[in-house]
Amino acid sequence: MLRQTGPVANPPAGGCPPTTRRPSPIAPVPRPARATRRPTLADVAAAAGVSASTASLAFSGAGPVAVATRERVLAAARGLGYAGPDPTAASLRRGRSGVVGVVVGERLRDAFRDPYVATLLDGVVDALAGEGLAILLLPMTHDLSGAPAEQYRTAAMDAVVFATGGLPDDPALAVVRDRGVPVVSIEGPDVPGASLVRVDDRTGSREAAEHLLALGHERVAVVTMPWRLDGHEGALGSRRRRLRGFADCTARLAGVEDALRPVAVHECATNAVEHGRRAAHAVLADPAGPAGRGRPTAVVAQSDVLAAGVVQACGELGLAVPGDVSVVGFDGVDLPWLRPHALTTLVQPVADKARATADAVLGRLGGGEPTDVTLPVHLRTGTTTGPAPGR
Amino acid sequence: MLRQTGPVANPPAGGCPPTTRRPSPIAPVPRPARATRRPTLADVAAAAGVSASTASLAFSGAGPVAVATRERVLAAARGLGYAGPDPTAASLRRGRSGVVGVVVGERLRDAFRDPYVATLLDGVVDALAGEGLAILLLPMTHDLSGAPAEQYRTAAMDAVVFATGGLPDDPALAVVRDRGVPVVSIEGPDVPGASLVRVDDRTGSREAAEHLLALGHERVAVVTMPWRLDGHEGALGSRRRRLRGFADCTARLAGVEDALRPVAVHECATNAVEHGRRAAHAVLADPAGPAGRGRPTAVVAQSDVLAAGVVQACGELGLAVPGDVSVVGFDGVDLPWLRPHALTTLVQPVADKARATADAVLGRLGGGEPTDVTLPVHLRTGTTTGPAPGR
DNA sequence: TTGTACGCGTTATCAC
DNA sequence: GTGATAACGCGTACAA
Repeated sequence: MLRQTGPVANPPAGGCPPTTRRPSPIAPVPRPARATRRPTLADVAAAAGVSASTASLAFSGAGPVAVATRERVLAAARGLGYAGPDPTAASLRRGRSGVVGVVVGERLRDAFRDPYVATLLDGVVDALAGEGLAILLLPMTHDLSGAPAEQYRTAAMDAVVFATGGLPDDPALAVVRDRGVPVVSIEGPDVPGASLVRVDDRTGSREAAEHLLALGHERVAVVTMPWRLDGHEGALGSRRRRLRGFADCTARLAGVEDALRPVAVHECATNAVEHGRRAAHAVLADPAGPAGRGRPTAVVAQSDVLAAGVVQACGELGLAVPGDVSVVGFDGVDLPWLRPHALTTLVQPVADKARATADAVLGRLGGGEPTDVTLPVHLRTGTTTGPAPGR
Repeated sequence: MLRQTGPVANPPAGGCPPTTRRPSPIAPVPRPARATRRPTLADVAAAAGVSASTASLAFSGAGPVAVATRERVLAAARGLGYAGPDPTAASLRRGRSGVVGVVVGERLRDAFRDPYVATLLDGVVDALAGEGLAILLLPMTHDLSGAPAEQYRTAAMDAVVFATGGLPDDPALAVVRDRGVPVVSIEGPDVPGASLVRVDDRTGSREAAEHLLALGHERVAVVTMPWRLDGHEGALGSRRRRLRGFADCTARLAGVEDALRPVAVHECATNAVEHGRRAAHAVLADPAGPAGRGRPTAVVAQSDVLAAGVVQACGELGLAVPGDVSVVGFDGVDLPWLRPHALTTLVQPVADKARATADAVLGRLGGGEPTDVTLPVHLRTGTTTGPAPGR
């Protein structure tokens, strides 16, 4: 691969694929000859015949400058090809980078494909961008020795947001906290000193379970999001449940169990349609049911994405939804391709969640104490739940 | 919304929602009392009884340091709660921020939901992270006066990648180039001085069209991705085509027209399933066809996401795929929920594209000239294309 | 192997 | 409204 097939406009010499050994990209940049170095604010000031401080004010607008002076400075800048103050130097001086790190699930590929994540991230980015803050994307990682983890240590960040949950024992979290960087987490990790934004997962899930009970369902299976980040897939046993899981996953399961006793709890390795589908096959394929006490008549999935996979699997298994199996999701995202089905689901206020996250970040940046916000969810009844068979 | 409903572990005072007026988050951080300020490398050096330069070497490993000395330094650091060199100061000194800006389509929400984009981004992030480079997410924007656009001017970046295409006349592009920041673009903008990574859109699309011709199709409609970023939707007329469009969009259309003359060219406002669906309704609903010369028997969509929407619409219109209408996509992403259909599509080597992008970035960072790479695509025949009706 | 000296480019503070 | 000065915290020639 990487064949050059098309027209090559620029000198391809040394292009991709790269030569054997290249210097590290963050190696120091060679000191350029005096003649070619980029102009600095001091150069501009000199050219405009003002002091560096005045030139600085002309750009930042942080103090009074005569209009004529400012014009002169800007003109000088244009003349020298000066594109504005150096961000790094400004950051050093101000003590702020203007950057917020956002941690998202290990494989971006999977994380982004969840409309909930995409929408949430969109909202967070939007809100923070509106405040002049840029977003640094931090892939979640176990392995603190790898190069990617280096960023947790060495990237300039004013705050870090754990956007898709995190475990209290995440080593990356420790690194960030040791640096003294404020942490805001969405649905976890719930640790002292971190601001927390979440929805009422437990109550919502209980309502979903009660909805099914009211419809006469007695055999309910739960399909969960990943409990931890280790790729485990299959029945979620008590041994594993004793390990601390992701907060949302844990709370949603607890909510269901507040109302009923599931006949099966199946964990997915990833929050993806395909895994929901596989989970449903595991739980619904056998007419005798996973526990030998009959096939579940309802499935509570911990996300809409997983629920969609369950609905799809039902089609493949020849099970009618909701005639044979009722399906409930969580998130309330739009899944246009699920038509004509409309998922019964717990709608979270994603936009509010994003806004609350941005506010939490701004609060910490402003010197405020960590905050803790819980937003409500509500059950939206769609077409995927109905009376239990035979009722 | 934003009601505090759950338990509030931390002092909620002044939390979210925020009080009326907060200071800008990138305002200078108040000078802390001498006693509480975070320790610096100099402090650590003093505590360890070595010079600052030695302490620096102990952390960076950029020079020889006696093991015992290093231990002493690290111990002193631990004792002082020093978490490592300040990233901003290090960046200033090195002249490199270790950050690469990545520009993605205007609404992240939509962009991320395209599996092609998610996979591409995943690959780019992965490859760059492996080189110690972090990713700054830059939402594409028209409006250079808004706060989000400020980032193009003021964020510290060693390079910028336009990941989802860009227009040569994008003002944000101009800002970045004026700063002297190297640009790498994927499928455009194709401008002098920028490295370009793309696939052979035109040839691929021609092959798709030829595939349909070979199957006997005579009335072929094209459903395009957005031509420009202005939310336009509907027939892509010649007036609009005279405006410069996104490179991939333009090339894919040209490729089809190299082989045949479409009976309709319908532009979508966004590269989303829902818009593909709407486009298909517009083009296929009328049995007389959009041009009055009969309903198209095939649709070439410029992305798999759009193609999926077309397939869905066919179901809604009671048209069999491929019995009544054949559908071709572009990208070769997996769309598990499209089962039992398997899209006929042009498969792009997304992973190679990501790798090539990372290489292009590294090349520029290493002082290399801009490069230009074109990767091949290949037609993968699925179950959504078949002989034209009546053949 | 370690220390000295300097500069990276900017901005806050204060005096004028 | 403008200018001088002093950091911001660190990396790196170079000398010792």
